[in-house]
Amino acid sequence: MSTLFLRTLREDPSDAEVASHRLLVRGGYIRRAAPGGYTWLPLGWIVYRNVERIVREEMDAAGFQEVHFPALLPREAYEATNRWTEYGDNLFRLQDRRGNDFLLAPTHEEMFTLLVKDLYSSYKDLPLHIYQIQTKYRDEARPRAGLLRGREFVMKDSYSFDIDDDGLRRSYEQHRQAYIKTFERLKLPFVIVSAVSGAMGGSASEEFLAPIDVGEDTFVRCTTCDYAANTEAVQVRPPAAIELDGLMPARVEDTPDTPTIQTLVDLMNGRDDLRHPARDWTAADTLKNVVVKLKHPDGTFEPLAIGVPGDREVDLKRVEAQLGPAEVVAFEAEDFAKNPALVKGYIGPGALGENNSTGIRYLVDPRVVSGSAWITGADQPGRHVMHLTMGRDFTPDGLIEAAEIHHGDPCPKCASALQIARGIEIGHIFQLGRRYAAALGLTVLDQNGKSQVVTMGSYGIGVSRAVASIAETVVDDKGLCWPREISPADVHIVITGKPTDPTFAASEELAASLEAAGLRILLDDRKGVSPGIKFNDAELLGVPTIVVVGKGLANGTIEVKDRKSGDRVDVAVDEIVAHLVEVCRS
RNA sequence: CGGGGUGUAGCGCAGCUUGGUAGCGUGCCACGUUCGGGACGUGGAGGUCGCAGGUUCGAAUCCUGUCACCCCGACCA
Repeated sequence: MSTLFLRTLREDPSDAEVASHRLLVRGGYIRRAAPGGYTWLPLGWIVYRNVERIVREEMDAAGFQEVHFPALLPREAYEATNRWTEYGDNLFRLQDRRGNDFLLAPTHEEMFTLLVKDLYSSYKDLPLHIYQIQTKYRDEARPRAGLLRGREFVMKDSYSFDIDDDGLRRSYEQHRQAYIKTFERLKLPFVIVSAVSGAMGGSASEEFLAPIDVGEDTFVRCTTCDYAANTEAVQVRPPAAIELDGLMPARVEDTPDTPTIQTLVDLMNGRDDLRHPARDWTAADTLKNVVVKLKHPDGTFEPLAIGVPGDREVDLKRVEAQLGPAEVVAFEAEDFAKNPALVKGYIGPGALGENNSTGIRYLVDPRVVSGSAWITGADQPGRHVMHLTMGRDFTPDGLIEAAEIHHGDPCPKCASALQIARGIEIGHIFQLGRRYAAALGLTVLDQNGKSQVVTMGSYGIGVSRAVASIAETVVDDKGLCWPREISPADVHIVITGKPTDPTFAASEELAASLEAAGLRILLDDRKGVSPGIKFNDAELLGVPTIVVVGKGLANGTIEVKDRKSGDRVDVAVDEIVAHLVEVCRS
């Protein structure tokens, strides 16, 4: 370490909030170089390459073949799939000296598809699995949390090519298994959740989430069965439809000063003419209607109304996940001004839907089933309508999973309670289907000599993000604690005593012997650095085994300390090499 | 996109209200002492005060713009 390009920091960097970011910077693993861009320092680069190596080995072991594309790509290919537009502001665009458009690739579906089209034309060549480990660029609105969300990051992306749907399912399953092995080897805890496909398109997709609170994804897990899903992808269980015969007729009531659900419920429970015959009204008896605007990739706006039970908020991420690539933006005062039929605070189904006065598309939560009756806005200030019944008094234009998911909501599969947690997306696997192959004309001849569009899968692992995710899972109050296969070294040797003490010579000899035995050594041979600093740095850096050569040497012993447990043992000098080899192997 | 906060030496910060030779701690360099849990003494190096304009005899400080970072919010009927 006396010559290692490393400087640890005594204090936390002020711009780092999350543990991995703080400790990777403090430990001299990374330095911020640009908004959302980080430089890897020697120890960090060793860690990074260890993670990359594991990913590569697992991909190779699964029989996938590695290729490598440029990150700088011409606009053309992305035009064919419309992603030049759909990717929106997140795409880094640039021009060459002649004014031709280029982009820094956020992912490489198009290029892989074109490459296969270039070389293959027969079903006999399929299935094919190819991958690359590449730097990706996404112009994130808000890079954050160090390596967890950068604008430049490394992703392993694979693509599978099959002649038919069964083949795609097999390829998908192969990747899924390879990912399970990869994350197990990386010692990253993960949950596989159902997901939505977003800008990537395609049908089935699952995410690998590391369950960590600083993660940006929210997912649900069933407390009883194996159901798990990103909240964006949860499909609620709708109640059974109710017979329309004999239901109360709708009636409009004056409900002055009830701009919110709570004031409305309170007013109705407090008035004899409005009270529920058997119980109190609750927010869940109301239907609230939220108006938003969809911003389409071509820049046009479309108003959209969403109806959800009044005890739930609209979860914009869920809405966006289903309506992508359109973005959801706020419906503003000027939009209300343009639509006088929308009475803020008292919007009801009467004004909504394509057959009604505003013509605004109206989608409702699946809980709004035929025959369900609601208290909702009457489209006049200070008035609400009760017993407004779905399928009799109003008909929306469709359903949407828009309501936020609550802790304890019923599992769609088994109806037990769901629990909500946060996670970091470390992998995502998609059955893309034929979207890209069709757009780019990737076809092969089948057994009958007929041209068939190839079906594809795409599969990603965030390699640089995995480094940060692993760091997140191994921190304690002293610093990091790497899994051995990822650690920058197997053994961190701390020398105490004066530079002239025998501890120095003995340590160098020990380091040489251990290296000869195949172990990776980090030797803290800094002179004139006090022992306290060396101990603290060793704990900060997080090499799994710390060896202290010091006082004990006079009695023929060397201390071996396990970074994670803190357990220490004194080992005789003549047994130390064998002991450490044993420790590092197990 | 909106609101708030911050930007001064590698790192953590003060100075700004009330304009007048840029400071503290830590880290770094030299020498000496110390040497198992962030030692001590003496002497030193290191900063276009985020950037660009403006006001002024004079700007880290006042004004305008801009960039970056951190936090919160984004529809609440």
